[in-house]
Amino acid sequence: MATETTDATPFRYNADLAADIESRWQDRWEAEKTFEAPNPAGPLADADALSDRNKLFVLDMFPYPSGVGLHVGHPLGYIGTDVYGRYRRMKGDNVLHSIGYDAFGLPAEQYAIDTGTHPRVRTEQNIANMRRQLRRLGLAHDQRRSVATTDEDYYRWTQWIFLQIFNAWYDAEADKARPISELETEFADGTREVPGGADWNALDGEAKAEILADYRLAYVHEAPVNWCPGLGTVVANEEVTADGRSDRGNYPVFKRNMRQWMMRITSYADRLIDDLDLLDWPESIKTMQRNWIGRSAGARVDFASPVGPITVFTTRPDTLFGATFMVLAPEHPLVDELVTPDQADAVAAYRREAGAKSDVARQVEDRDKTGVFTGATATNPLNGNQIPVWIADYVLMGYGTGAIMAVPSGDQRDFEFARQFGLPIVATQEPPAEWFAERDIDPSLDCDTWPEAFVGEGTYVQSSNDSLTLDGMTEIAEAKAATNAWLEANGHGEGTINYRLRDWLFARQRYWGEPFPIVWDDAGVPHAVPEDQLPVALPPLEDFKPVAADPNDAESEPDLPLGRVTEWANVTLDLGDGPKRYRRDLNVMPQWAGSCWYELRYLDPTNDERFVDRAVEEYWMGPEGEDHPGGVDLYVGGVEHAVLHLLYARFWHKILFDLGHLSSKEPYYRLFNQGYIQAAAYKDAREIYVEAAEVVEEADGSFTHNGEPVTREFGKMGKSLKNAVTPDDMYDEYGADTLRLYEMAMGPFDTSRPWSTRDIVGMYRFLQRIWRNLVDEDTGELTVADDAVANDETMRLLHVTIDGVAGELDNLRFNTAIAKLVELNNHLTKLTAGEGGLPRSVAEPFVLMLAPLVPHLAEELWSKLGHADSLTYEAFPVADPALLVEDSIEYPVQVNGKVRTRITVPADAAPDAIEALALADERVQEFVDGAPKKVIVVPGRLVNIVA
RNA sequence: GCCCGGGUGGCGGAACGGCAGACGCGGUGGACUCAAAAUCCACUGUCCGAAAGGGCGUGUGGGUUCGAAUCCCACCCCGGGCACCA
Repeated sequence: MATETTDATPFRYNADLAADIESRWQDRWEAEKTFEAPNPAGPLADADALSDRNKLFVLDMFPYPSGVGLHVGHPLGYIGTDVYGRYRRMKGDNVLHSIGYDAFGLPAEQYAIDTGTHPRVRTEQNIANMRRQLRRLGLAHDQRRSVATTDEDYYRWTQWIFLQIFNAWYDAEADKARPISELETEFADGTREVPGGADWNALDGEAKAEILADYRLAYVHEAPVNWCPGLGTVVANEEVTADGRSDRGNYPVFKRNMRQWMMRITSYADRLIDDLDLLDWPESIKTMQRNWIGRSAGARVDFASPVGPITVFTTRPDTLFGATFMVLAPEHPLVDELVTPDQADAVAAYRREAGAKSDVARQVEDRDKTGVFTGATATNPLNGNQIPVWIADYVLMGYGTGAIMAVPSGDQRDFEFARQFGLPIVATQEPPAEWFAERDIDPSLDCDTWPEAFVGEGTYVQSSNDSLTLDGMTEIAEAKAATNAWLEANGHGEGTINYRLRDWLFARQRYWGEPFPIVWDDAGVPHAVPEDQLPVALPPLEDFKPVAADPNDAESEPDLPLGRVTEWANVTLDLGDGPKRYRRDLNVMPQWAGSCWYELRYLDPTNDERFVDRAVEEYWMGPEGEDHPGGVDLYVGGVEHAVLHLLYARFWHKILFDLGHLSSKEPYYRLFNQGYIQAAAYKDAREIYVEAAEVVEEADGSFTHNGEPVTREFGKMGKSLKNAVTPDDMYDEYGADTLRLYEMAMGPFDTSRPWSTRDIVGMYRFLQRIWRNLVDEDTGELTVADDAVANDETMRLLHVTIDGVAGELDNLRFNTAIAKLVELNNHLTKLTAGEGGLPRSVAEPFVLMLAPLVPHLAEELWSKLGHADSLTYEAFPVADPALLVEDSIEYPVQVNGKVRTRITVPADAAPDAIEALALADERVQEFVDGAPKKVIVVPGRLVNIVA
């Protein structure tokens, strides 16, 4: 280990010297405010410093200050953004880079409960500890801009934004959010009809409030929600896993109706999908968001029934002639009216059964279709057929209208259901011959012979009535359009678009979150707390714990911790009509609230007039050109936030944009997902994890722990797998620069890879060799020769390296940038081995190229080279194009695609000359008998001779 | 089941359709040393060969091309997302 070696050389670059250099430079950067980025206006303004520099906003997904501290997997992204930010500073940009803390929410609260300390205290300790750990990495952050979501000065504005949303509605015609006051004006002056046809001015406050609630983008609604007794709170759809458990804590989650705060994110579904096209994001993340929103075009169709129309949504209106039955979700509100007396018992029993089944059970059971006939029939609007109406749990109340038309010939689920219950199956499309051939059956329109439904393009058959004929059509789009037109013309439905996305459940029944800036009056009408009374501070509360409910008790009731602070919960306010008593809303916001806008607060962290100054926002995030909606220039974080945070933040940003508070349509222009650092974990014979650090690799490649054989697997680094490696250990053994460099060198920035403490020594040696090439290890004196002239080969390699490294850093390819620097250094090592010092003309650009990656070491060398100032704003070296071209080029010569020899040719040789030289070569002659069939000369690349 | 990624030495990984394996780890040999560590130098895909050199090699099988890790088709395996979404 580095710290244990007894170095005879007192100035060798080792962990102790690195620690000394690193802490000195960290102190100096802090004292000199090196990384403070000037704003165009406000308290952080500095017009001179702004002049003629491009701005660059680099952002990391900010961390939860969790308290267990960092392991080496955490800072990977932060190091990457730091390297990029430092590089771009040297390229002349005004770089904004900072980091804040996402400190509200369940994890922080849960941790506080586990350790028995108040979340406020715990959170502050954790933030302090994380700041220390991150500072030790030498990240070039503007500390003035670091905010925590739990700061009152911060959540004051989170509450303000909430009120903006509460006091806004979505104008579908204008396709944007507008202030609710404008809607009231339109109702009052009659430009917009009041739903229900009432005279707005004649309505009382309560009635008005009720109508407005249907428009507000934040509203309280009785709806099926995900109740999680184990966490004592409801959670959002996005926070429920596929097997019906909570994302956090893995407790069972139950669907049940509750009155809850919702956000009307569905109003933005189209724009959230469409604007993805403007963003420079990984295609996979865009796809995940598109799928999550789940836009599908189709039609709404009304089926007449004895109790009125039953409306269904279908993506295949073109198959409507083949609808032979209908299926409603068991919870569908029309079921009670539809059911006939003789079927009442069966239907009631089925509904009971379906209701008792948790989501988990519904999914775990295999997919055998179940269902029961209601006894009622409905009318297929196209052919007038009476078709039976069933209920079945494969139809979900939460999607579409909770009812479907079943076309068993064209939908596999309907097909299975029809087979199960002997319902008719009628073909509306004739499958192509291959379809039958692949299934080894004779072509037939008799669906009884089909093994499954046919989904695809086929010729329409049996699809005509008096006024609509699809027969003979071959394209789905054409048939859909024709059907939709007919439905609309005949008043049976219309083309429509349906979304999988539901409104966002926005309240949590916990303590550690932003209180809602809402009070309730006696009539049950919510009122906004006036802006000048923000923040609504979270009251101190000793007993903040949620009441521990039985995690499996679906019927348990939420217990609101804020309700325990009675003197806080009940307030007297004057909202314009004299002082009155109100009851505060006792919910808190979900953790996502704070992370929906934090990047904006970095821009203007001390502003107490606005959440962000408009000019400041426009400078850092304004749109740039036609297809560039503005936003953060580079946003780096884990792929796990693909749909949650990234969707919610886009939604809030768009509302604020619509209301005129922002110039940018989108918060994050370019998104990059860094990979994860994984680590080997080891289990013993009892399947229990053992300390990975204590495992020994045996000569035969097997692994043992205390002599006992163990098995290896790879997983996320952390406590539970007992495989965490802390940055602190790496600082002690190698220093921060080595850790930074190793993390960047391990592999491409966007792929996950296993940590290997054994390999880190390679980068440590690299830094030692750099040091030795520039500094005398015995005296600590610089060995650089001021007037020495580098040979041609060295100058050429230097400039090729400059060119290469810049290109790699531009594209966040840190691993290959490092490889090029190692190559250069290996060459310099050979150079210095013979004669004396490295020429200054080589040493200086080399040190500058190293600076983004290993800033402490580079600063130290730069200073030894005689420069008084930090190199942070030194220009990154620029390659001399003249030195990038060689005088002569070595061409590999292939015969029939195999390299047989090499020839050296002047760089400016003509293809004919190269061909002649190649053919004249002795080795080539051995393989080529007589005249070659063909010769390919690729200038600058190679020669291939086809014999 | 559907939709995305990805399979290259002992390991992490490089390769605008143009010399496969850059760079690092590990390994082997050498120099220095009384010795060791550290450092420096050389070698290190695999098979045949004393060497020169040659054969084979990027998950599998086909194809396009003068030339394929790279492009196309089919399949296998691994990772991730979604999943009775009408």
